Amino acid sequence: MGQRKSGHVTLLDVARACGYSVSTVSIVLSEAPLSQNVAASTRERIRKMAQQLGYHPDAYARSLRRRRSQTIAVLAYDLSDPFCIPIVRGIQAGLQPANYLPLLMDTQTQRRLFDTYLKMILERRAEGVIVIASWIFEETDLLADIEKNHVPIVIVGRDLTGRKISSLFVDNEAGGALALRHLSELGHRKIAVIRGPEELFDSEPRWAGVRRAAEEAGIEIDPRLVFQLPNLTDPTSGFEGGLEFAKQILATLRPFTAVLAFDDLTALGVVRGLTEAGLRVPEDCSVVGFDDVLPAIVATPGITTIHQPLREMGLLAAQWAVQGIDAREIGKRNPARMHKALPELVVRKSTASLVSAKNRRRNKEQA
Amino acid sequence: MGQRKSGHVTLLDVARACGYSVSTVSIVLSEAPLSQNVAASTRERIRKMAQQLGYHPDAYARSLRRRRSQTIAVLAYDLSDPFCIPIVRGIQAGLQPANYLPLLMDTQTQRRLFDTYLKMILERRAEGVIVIASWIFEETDLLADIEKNHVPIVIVGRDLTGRKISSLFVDNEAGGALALRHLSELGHRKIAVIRGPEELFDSEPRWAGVRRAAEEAGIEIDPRLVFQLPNLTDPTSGFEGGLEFAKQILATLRPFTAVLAFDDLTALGVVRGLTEAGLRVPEDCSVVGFDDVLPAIVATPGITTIHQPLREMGLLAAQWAVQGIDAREIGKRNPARMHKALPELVVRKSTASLVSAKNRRRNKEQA
DNA sequence: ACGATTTATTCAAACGTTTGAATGTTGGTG
DNA sequence: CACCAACATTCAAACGTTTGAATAAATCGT
Repeated sequence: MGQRKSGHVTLLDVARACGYSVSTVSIVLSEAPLSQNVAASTRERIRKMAQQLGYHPDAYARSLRRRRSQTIAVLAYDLSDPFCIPIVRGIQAGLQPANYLPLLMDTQTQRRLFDTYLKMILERRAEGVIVIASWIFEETDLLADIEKNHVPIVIVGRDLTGRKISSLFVDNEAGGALALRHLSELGHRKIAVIRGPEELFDSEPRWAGVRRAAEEAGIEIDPRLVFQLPNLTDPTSGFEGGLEFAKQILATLRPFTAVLAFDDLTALGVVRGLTEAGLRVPEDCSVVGFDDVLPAIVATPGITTIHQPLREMGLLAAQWAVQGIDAREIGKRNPARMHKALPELVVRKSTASLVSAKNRRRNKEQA
Repeated sequence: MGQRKSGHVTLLDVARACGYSVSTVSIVLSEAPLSQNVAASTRERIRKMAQQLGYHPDAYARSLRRRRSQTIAVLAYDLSDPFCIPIVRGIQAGLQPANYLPLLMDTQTQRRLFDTYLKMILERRAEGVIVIASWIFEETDLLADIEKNHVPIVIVGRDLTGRKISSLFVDNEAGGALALRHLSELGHRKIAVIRGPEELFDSEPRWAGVRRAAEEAGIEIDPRLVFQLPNLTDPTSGFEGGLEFAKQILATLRPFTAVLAFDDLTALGVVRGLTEAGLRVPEDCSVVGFDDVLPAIVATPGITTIHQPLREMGLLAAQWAVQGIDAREIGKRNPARMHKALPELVVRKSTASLVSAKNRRRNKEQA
């Protein structure tokens, strides 16, 4: 007895053990509306027996019959990027109360894996898909297959409302402006800027924000102090890029008192490069990042940066996905939505006022 | 036509569309052994039609019938701990070729979530479970339910071979010894040690290794220089702990030239604390960490640390899990295995030779 | 020309649930 | 006492696959 061939206890096992039919047992254990009509004593007995036998409903059988998988796929471009984690956390928080299981998939920025997972999403009948964006999606409309099945899609980190996909992303323009304004308020005027890789959608608006704020502050950005990050392969390549930048710009002997880096990892690379050249942050040069990820927080000096409300974005994304499913369920149209999140300046120790910086001599010697 | 009620194309749709029976279509598309007997022209036709209709086999129906979910649950104690990521990556790499889908679950160090996920593992009929350990498992044998169903379990980060569970973990004793030996070889003798939280299994052996190496090197560890990290709640609490430590020990005015921290985040906290007190790392004080996580790599100075081969451990864990499933399939016993991974010293810039340290005066002034 | 083998395809049952409809009990009402 | 409702439980079909067994047709050896 006990152990059936499948190795799992089924409704039939429970039914036999307590002398009721499979139907009754199912009705009781799944708390179907009909269970109101089942005698309290019966319910009790069935529940106890199920517990005792260690019954757990088979999600596959259930999903097959109910035609609901209670699953939402979360497609992250790279889990090793600390950027992804708070978003994932937010998504989890949003899915939990609605009782959906997040099917967390890490494409590792590999196109091959992306395709594999896309297939799995279809096969596993995910009811919704949340995509944490990356350049992988640039060229392609890989998601078309999924849309065809009327599965709601939400993308975070990029604006795809143009393609009628609900999108959440930070206001990069505002963020870039915040960063520059902070530096200008500290008195910096010779500001070097590291622009993001071309394939990243954040790069352009961020740069636009920087330019706008510079203009507003009456600061002219010397094009010879503007660098461009190469297309990145993994999250740490931002660090390499920042390091490389520092070496190159110091070699030109061109004077500057602050660096506005594309993201936190880049900023950390810059700090490393400057430090190795004997400069101090922030005394000799201020550095500001973007994103507010863990490494920027625990580094010394802590990196002044532009915080993105990632967790909140993830939470909202999850809620949208659930609402999208609900809407479809009752046959309602669910138009693409958009949320542009407000970035916030977080001041730490990697930036300092130009006038109060104790030692500007060093920088001058270099220049 | 086309769109059936479930909203997904089924075998029946394909069968009707090309005039064969469901069986034939199934045999062809699932590449069953019988498909050899199917005329090449038929195969061709069916495949084309399936492609055209956008058919994707329903994983639920398939799993139900085959009694295989092709799924392995990965239970991580906290995805926001950079420690977890390389392990997860390794697991993914190990599962990919065997064609299992990792069901990635993040308990966020919450007991409640842990229970929820455990239930889901059972319901979703995961064929194996890989646990990335934490103190959550301390008290309990929550996994008993899973073992009861003869689902192979592998745990990484802790030795549970005593409970007949396959385990992979780093040789903490050796790692602790490596760290201390490094410092002693640099000439340090007054070494402060930050021990891990009591609830963490790594803490004790690591400390034992430190003591052994100290003895071998003829160094006496001043008990007044030994601190104990409180039980942590989230990954960043290590950082707070290190910071707190630095403040406290500097207040005692007791002299020391190096700090051996429990892990990298703690080390980063120490660096912050020392720096804020006006000390320089490594000139005034060396700091060594443990784990070799991203923040330690990109900080400046880079943290000298003990590297754990996390990716390799994850890979092996995945392979063990798959082998465990295979063994069960053919009715073979699968005894618990154990792998103690070798840690490696990674020298960066947070440690320096005592004699070459340019400026010991500062430290003396403090002491 | 006939049974035996090979080749090509289909039948039908099963996997473990859920659920609309049906059945069998009560007890109460006209 | 026949009829109806409310209550308690069960039947049986369905969800979309897979697969051992069955069927049908063609090929072959004798």
